[in-house]
Amino acid sequence: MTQSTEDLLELDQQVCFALAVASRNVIALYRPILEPLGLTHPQYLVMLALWGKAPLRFGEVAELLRLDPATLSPLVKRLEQSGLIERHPVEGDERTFELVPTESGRALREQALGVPPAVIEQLGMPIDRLVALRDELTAVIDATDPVK
Amino acid sequence: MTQSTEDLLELDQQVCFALAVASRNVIALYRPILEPLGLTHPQYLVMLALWGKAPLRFGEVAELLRLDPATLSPLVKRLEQSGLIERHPVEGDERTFELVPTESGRALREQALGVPPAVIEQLGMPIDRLVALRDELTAVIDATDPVK
DNA sequence: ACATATTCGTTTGTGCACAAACAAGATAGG
DNA sequence: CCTATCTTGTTTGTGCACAAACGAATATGT
Repeated sequence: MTQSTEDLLELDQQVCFALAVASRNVIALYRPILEPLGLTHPQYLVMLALWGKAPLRFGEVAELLRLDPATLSPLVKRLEQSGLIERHPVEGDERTFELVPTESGRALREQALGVPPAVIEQLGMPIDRLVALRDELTAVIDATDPVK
Repeated sequence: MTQSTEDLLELDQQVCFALAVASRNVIALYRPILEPLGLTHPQYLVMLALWGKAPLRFGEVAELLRLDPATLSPLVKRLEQSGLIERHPVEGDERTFELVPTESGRALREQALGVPPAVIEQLGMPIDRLVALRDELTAVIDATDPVK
């Protein structure tokens, strides 16, 4: 099946625009659900990482979440200020530090358990659609990841 | 095939995170390509809209690109300041205005023709993958679009 | 040991996303 | 009319994304 150059250009526009809109829309879906927890979506991702495994170094969190250190730095500061995490020195390297949830940070996990089901319900998409989407997104990320 | 609740929750995380990362990565792909044109990606989308059909009212552009007026307002101001577009009054409604590319805005279109092929090439993904992705993204947008 | 280079996080500046409050023009009801 | 309501874009404030410059600590090479 032959495909004209115009088709490709058109498709390209649609894919990139659709990607941006879908991303914003889904994050907007999280917003009212995360609001009672006092978290933004990026902050929620950091807490998820630390609930899964702590301590993590600053740089490890940045790499896991594909966040620029310049973005993560003030974000961490806000989570500290909210009393959800704290930083501890790393033995033998004064440049970096480890992050761990505080007591109230760990307590917040209980509330956070309700987040994913709420999002899934709001999305209302069949599971196979989500699986297909994840696979395509993974391909895009592999094709574009600046990390190698 | 049975699917546990944990799987669903896990999948949710993966989809939303992958969506955010893929969106940022693809926009980052555009960045060096758009840089010679002096455009950011959202600005490029506005120019695309106006190259396709002008004049367009402020509100029409906002709706087309799914941009909040509060986001579009300063963005338009920057495009005016770059001399790429200008606003014209609308007969019979003093609240709004129309946007049209200036002469140099129209001239920029020639350079912009090279953008999509460059992006496609950098992406290096087979077309059927892109088609599948677009279809899945469309489903997500339909499921989440706040505009009904 | 010491100079050089690299790693690591922070700071500053610009632009985008979004909520909330706002202001001015248009519309509808009485 | 003329007042209340709705539309439309702007402004302000917060947070995120990213580039560039920076400073401090560590690693490397000789």
